[in-house]
Amino acid sequence: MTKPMRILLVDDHAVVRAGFKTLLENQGDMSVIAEAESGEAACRQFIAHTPDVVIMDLSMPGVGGIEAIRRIVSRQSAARVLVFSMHEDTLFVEQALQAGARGYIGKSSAPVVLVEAVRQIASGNIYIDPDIAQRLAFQKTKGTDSPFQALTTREFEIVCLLAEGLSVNAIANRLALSYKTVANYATQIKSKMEVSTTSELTRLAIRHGLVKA
Amino acid sequence: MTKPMRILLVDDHAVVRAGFKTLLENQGDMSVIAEAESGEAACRQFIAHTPDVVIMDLSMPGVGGIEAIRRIVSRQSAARVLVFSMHEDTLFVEQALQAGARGYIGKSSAPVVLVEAVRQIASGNIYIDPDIAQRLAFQKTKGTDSPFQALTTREFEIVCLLAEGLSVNAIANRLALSYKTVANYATQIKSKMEVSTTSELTRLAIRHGLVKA
DNA sequence: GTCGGTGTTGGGAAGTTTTCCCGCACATCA
DNA sequence: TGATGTGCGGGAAAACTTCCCAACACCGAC
Repeated sequence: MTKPMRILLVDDHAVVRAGFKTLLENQGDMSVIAEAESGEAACRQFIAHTPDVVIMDLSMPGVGGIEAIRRIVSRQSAARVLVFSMHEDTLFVEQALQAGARGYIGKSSAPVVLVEAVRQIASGNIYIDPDIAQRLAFQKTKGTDSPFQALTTREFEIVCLLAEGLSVNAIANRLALSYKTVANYATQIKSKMEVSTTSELTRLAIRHGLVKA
Repeated sequence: MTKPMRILLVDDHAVVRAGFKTLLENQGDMSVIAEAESGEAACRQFIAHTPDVVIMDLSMPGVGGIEAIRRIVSRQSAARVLVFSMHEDTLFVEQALQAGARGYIGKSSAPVVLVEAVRQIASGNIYIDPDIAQRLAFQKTKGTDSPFQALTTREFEIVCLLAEGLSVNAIANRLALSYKTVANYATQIKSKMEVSTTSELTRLAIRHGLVKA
């Protein structure tokens, strides 16, 4: 028997970590050698142990998972990070991959997919949940960092005000535009951002720092 | 050896379910006899198996966890439901307990707490994560001022979905309510929260931890 | 037991917003 | 000198919001 894969498990969920650990170690050739429950701790543990694979949750307190990946990869560009995330939003997938993750699986992935992903990534490959990869490829026309970069100046201005909670009418008033114009912009923005409600747009804007919550 | 506890596991995360199942069955006296990944499925499985304990995630697609608890408890008031939730916000705890849950543990609970909680609830007790219970008690004494506390159960449920970015129509569909009902709730909620746009409502919900950005 | 309060569910009607499609102006750029 | 992108907004239909009302269930109070 070859020596087992050495895994660093990062998730702020203590119970989830315990479950994963049991699941992985039942495979026989995988060993969780360290755990962390924050991005900062993940970096420290990575440096201390240089694991074969890092399994990382994205949504964590403090510096999030994305930033943790970025730090780890910048220190050791060969690092193999597999993201296991609650959100299957392609925005997160893009961000994670751009930060240097080698794999991404989501909440609805089958358990066997986790194990498979770990194996693939351990052997140097990239593994993205097939469903997610498909959606990503489908709505991938051109790679921009922030989806808001695709907006024109006026659109950007309006999306900020919308996300601040202003009504279309209030915006029209403030910008001295016809409400029709603003309404049309709002529609166009949602279309570009691939969301259907103002609420989604607001959350997107908050995630990208256009406005604060 | 007495016969093992029969557990129904409800979570939309296939991987998390697998981890929990392994963890629980390693205890020796616990057996996961059924799983479900939606509120509707949870109800069906409950009726089919009448498990000793239900372990339920709150945030699920379809009719959410709260509604699932309500349905299960209304059918079988002795049902023993343990909530395992991502949100540790006391608002969710209150809502879950009000819906009929017998226990609540959160994301940062120690693994041993899950097992302990299952045991306590199986023997008819109520178990709330000590940390959470303490915060809950503390908040109770000094009367908190979260504006969302003024909402009824249904209103709370709907405001969460609205803030998640669902349209009124999608919510009506998910909760099997008339479009009109949800629209009326939405209006009433905005009035109670003293906001005029869905965007403001979303930000308020994010600030208070009902949903994440 | 009856009463009133509250929560849940939804219809009707009127008003507002959103969406889709279109046109015009104006600048830039090839 | 057109082609293109951006800003602006009208028209009409669809969708949504709002306000007002009503029915029903449930629960605690008298």
